[in-house]
Amino acid sequence: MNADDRRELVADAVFEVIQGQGIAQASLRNVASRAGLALGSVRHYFENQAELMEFAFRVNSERIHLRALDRLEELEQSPLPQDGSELVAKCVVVLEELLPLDPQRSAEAVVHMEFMLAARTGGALQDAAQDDYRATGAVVGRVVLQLLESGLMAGSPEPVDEAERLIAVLDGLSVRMVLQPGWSSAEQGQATLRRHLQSLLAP
Amino acid sequence: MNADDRRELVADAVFEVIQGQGIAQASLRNVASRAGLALGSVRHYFENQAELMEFAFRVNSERIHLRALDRLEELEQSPLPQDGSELVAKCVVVLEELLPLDPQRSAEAVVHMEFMLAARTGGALQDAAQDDYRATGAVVGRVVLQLLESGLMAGSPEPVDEAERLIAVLDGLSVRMVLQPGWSSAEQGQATLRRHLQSLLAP
DNA sequence: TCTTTTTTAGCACAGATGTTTCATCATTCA
DNA sequence: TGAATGATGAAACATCTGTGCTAAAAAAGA
Repeated sequence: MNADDRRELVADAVFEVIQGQGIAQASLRNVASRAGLALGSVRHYFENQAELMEFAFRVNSERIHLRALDRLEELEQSPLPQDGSELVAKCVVVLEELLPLDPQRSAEAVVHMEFMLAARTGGALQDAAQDDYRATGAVVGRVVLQLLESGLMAGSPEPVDEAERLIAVLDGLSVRMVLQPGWSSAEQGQATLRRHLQSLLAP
Repeated sequence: MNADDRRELVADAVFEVIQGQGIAQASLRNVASRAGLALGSVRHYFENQAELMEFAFRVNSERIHLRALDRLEELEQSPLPQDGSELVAKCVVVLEELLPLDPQRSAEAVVHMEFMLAARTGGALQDAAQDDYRATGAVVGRVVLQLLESGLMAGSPEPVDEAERLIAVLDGLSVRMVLQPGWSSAEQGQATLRRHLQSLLAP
């Protein structure tokens, strides 16, 4: 087995520990135990804990954004529908990759939030957080651009401002769906996102 | 000095440690040191760390929501403006209490996020998180109700759905303003909130 | 086969944490 | 004044953490 694959395997163990017990419990010993490895083995692939955490952070971010980028290219390379509802539906497909709509994406969202919060005070994680922000901004920005180019967008809104608001909606929905799944179901989240996009289009 | 005041003083030390070093560093010793007390003193007011954390969580939540509720009652007891912009301005005054627009509210928002995330896996904090959700929902719900009663609200939206979307906007803005203050300034956050409320009203 | 490199495993140390226990000082009240 | 209660301080314990170090085991290459 490749060494890089081994590192991703350890990162997966990090995700499982974080999802189940929070990032505070993601110690080298707990991660190693979860991965079925010895402490020495994990330390053989990662110089120290900071390196492991930053690596896991970047792996998680990339998984989310690569999936969204795939959907985005499908959107950009297909003809823009002139019907509002169809356009919304196509944009929703992209943005839904950023929402915790199933167990897998929910786990990713939890890990993402824990890392983002940890990056606020944790030095090495801050660079990774910056990259994550840029990636999210790029995806959402390009979706807004598609809406704009369709000519269906309402009024004369500043695209940057609408992207900002859309990112806020996405982040807020993620937070609520992750922290209060009982109050904010997947269906509710989807519906709210769709309604928001619909409200951006002219009546 | 009263015993309850002493407990709030310790809670303030908890907030300072969380804001500066994250909740992971909010140990009894760090908190005691920050409060200028001995470890034994802190333990004299709180049976164990879990009790201290839950107490601090509730104090933080109440400070935020009590402030917002004060503004809310001012709104509800004043005549509803028939002008859209004035109505938006009055609602913004209430909801801005939930956004990290100055250092004090920013600190509260950081602490709030850290506790909410910790409550996901931490048993004793979950009840406090539930109460926090209810309180936020009540404030936002009553603001939406005011918008509805003004008769200026656009279309025939389900109030509950719009409240859900508004909460998402507020949560998302808080997250971004706290974690990336360089990219999301206080002015931007205010503007985004105002723009969102404006979009809820008929054209 | 022997040799080299990779991987796994284990021990030990220093530091931090929650908690228990006990002792000292201060304040209040009778 | 004396006693009782509140508050503070410190020592010790068991546990967990990251990390340094060493050595065995396994795999790969010559």
